[in-house]
Amino acid sequence: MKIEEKIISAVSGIIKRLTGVEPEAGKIVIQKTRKDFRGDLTIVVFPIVKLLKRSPEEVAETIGRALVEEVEEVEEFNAVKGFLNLSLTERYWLGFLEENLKDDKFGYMPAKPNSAPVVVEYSSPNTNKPLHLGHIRNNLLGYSVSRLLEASGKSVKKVNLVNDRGIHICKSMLAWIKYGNGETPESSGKKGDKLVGDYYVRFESELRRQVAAIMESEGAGEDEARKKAPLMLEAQDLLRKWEARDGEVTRIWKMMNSWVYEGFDATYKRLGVDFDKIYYESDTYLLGRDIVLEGLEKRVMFKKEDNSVWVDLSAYKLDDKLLLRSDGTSVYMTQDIGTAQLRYDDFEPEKMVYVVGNEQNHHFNVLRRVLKKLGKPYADAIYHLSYGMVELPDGKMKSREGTVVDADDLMDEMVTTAERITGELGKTSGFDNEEKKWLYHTIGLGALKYFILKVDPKKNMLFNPEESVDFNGNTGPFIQYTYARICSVLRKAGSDRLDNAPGVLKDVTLNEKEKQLLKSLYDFPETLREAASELSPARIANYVYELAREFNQFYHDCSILNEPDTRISDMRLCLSRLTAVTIRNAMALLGIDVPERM
RNA sequence: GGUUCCGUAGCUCAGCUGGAUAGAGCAACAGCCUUCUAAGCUGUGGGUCCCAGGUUCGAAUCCUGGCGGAAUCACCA
Repeated sequence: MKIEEKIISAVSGIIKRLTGVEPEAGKIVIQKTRKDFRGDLTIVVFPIVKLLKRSPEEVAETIGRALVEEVEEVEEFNAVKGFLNLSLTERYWLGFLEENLKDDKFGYMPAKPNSAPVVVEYSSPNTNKPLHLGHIRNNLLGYSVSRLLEASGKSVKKVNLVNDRGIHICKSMLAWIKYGNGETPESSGKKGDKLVGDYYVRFESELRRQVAAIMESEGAGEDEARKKAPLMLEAQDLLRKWEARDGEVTRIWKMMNSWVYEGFDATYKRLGVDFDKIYYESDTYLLGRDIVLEGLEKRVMFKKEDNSVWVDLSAYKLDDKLLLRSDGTSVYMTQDIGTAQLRYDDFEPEKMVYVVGNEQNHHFNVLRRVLKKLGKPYADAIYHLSYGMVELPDGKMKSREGTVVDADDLMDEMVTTAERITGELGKTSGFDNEEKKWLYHTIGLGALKYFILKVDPKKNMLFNPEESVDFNGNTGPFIQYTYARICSVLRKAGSDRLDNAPGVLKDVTLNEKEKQLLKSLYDFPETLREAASELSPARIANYVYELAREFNQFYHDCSILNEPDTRISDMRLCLSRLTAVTIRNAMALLGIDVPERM
């Protein structure tokens, strides 16, 4: 039993003894003692003052005295106003340190066997454009949330849903056919996703030219001109051919998609994310259509005169939603219905997490309602992890204005910055080229990941390029640096000494800094539990930053290896070691590596 | 207009299911390397927690109403 629970139940017993009534659950509030007061845990007595019919001071005094008597871990208490501060024994704290010292997975819960998995969908790119900063937030969140769930004992399936069909794909195909002269990634040396993206841009610019010409010559409006533009008509024609499985069109589609996937894979690999299964919209939209038609038969959906199929959501104060166009083709929602079904069939998950931007809140509301109306058992298992947009100092990213921050370019810049700063500090003597390369990558990506993940997912965030390459203060490299520092000390101590060090923990005392650090370490498992239940990597990021700060203060104030009293020195080694493990484990939850030297 | 989310120091962000005097980083200024990695540590200044009511012993946190910002309400995805 955790000490907090033990104390709560003891307090509950004390109150029952005094009043004859057991206090209701939740009445007894226990929390960490604020740093400026003496003590480790604090019981807020206000909620129970009424039960005892005495002043807060008297209640605190009475309960405090009884707790010292009854709970062996409680050593002493002090009461300030309505707050009962309890100090736990040194033995308790040192016991905690000793128990967890050998645990490489400190903080992680063991996997629960045979439990239904959680499916986490993230990334979900379109195959006509390279990945950008917005995708980076998505990928980092999805990956980290998966790690978080795994570390809390769940089995997790990471899935990616690739949007590989539709008119936008046809646009880049068409441009390539018309203007490409057979260009390939090999012939041009371009990354596959970039090459295809270039043709999408080319399509748009050619189209704009045609639209302008039509508006000029016919005096048409822009919308009308777009519909009439030959390129647009050709693209639609291509889409029809694709849906009819035209041989040549399918061949080009497959070829261009394979280029894109090669490019994406390179980006994913560098970003350090991966998937257990990849779904393709081209495989799921037909299933979605079948489900909708089935719903039509069951009269859950209805058909309009023009043959389009809709669902009535007025009961939920939502507008009617189109599910099949009048020509029988599918829309995004239809496809997502199919994907949800497929995913359920594949994994029978307890929960399906969708990491998708908050611009699609409405979409997921509707999806859940539609599935519910269809009587799908997994409707309530759907959870939309809705995250905010990434904005730049001068506003939003707009592809038209060329303000989109490309994922590959951004990673390049972070790594280059890491190399520059590392070079300035001159700490890589003895590193070979391979090690240097790994270090720059680790620091650069660490900075980027931490910068993005430390912000509460649901909030919009500002990506300031200048701040993102600052490696001081509340940053990934600061935490990595703290880890490297500890490793340096542990290396100097040597493994023999580390193995024997825990032997002293029975008879040493802790100073304030040591105890503060130990208490921070104690918080990790609980923080992880909360972060997992809230699906919030930010909780971990903020925790590990706090821990690193705590360690640096300790490191500054307390000499570890130069401490003359070897028992104290050994105890500090133990503290340092558990801190290193905790930093490493916490950072791993964010998908961030930690270097042993930097 | 309807719905949802956000509003905390000059800037970027924390603040856990309501709890003690609201915290970090950046930026500014002042200190600390002959001693375990100074990507560090310490100090100073900086706040009507958007506003107004309400609930409560207690509200940045919960409720209501404003104000400001964002997203969304497509036979786009």
